[in-house]
Amino acid sequence: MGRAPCCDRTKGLKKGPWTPEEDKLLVDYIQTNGHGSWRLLPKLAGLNRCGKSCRLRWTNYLRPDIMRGPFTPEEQKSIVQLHAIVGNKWSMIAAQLPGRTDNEIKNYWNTHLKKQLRRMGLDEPPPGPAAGSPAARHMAQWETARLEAEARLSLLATATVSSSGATATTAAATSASSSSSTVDLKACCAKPADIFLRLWSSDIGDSFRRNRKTAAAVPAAVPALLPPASVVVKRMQDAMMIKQEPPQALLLGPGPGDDSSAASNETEVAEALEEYQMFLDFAGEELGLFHGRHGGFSLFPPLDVLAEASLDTAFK
DNA sequence: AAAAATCACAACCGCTATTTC
DNA sequence: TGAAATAGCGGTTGTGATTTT
Repeated sequence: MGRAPCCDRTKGLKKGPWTPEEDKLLVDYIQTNGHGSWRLLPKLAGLNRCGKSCRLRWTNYLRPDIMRGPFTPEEQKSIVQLHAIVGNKWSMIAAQLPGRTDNEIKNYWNTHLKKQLRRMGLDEPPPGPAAGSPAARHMAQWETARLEAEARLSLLATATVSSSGATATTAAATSASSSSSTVDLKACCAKPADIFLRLWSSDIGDSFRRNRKTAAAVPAAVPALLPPASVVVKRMQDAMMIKQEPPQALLLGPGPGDDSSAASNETEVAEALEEYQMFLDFAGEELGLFHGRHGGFSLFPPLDVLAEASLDTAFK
């Protein structure tokens, strides 16, 4: 057998806008007793409302940590970026904007941002426009927003494992939601590498490789033949997961105990790491990414961390 | 000045996953 | 173990405010 019904629809419970008196009853009761069971709350608080209605009123409007007022440009940008990758997952977006509710963000999107983007021709990523066309620029803007949003989400995800020694993180960790404890570690750690691979495969990656071959500033020690992106990506993944789950093997380089080719592989690792850092610097300048309001963080692991992890794994 | 149109947002509806009995 | 309640979520609606005609 189940439980008794939450709301008895035959009792003529009140619907519609809440009065200030009702709000006060609800706030006073919750501040004194907590909400406990939403089913019982209306009766205990003296409200002629359904428990669900009380819960929604509290979570969407009366909660003390809700920040009312107009959305800041930063918040608007965040919403657009996050929506570009998660779609109408308002609760996920709200989790990145402290003090804002999913309902508020949803309303703001539907009444403001969607229209703004539509006016700009950005309501949907344009399909396959010609290079250099306005549509192509729009597409690039979308891709840039998407990458930055993915970076933020990845940062939050990796923040959940930082206490175990994985990737260092920043103030973004403070906004990680309580539900993050259920995040899959492998998925979290793989994400920055995925973004790296996409960057590497994008126009920015092409531009980087072109410039690398011609720029006078390129150190002579860097090989003309770049290491495959997969190598760098794999080393990133390994470096970030090393303390959670020691990698079984690297794609390149010897296994533990294989000393015969250690020196040459050490050189390869060093070259890959150097390439990695140069590319991140290049992409960061191109996109102006990864240095947002979270405070100058870098999504990707610092070179020394990466090097230590890769070399430790390969040669110890 | 009044009616119509539009905007903004709180609240409700209905669905789903989870929890409880 | 299954039925039903609960909580959370996204979509939609209702309504008051504002702007336009």
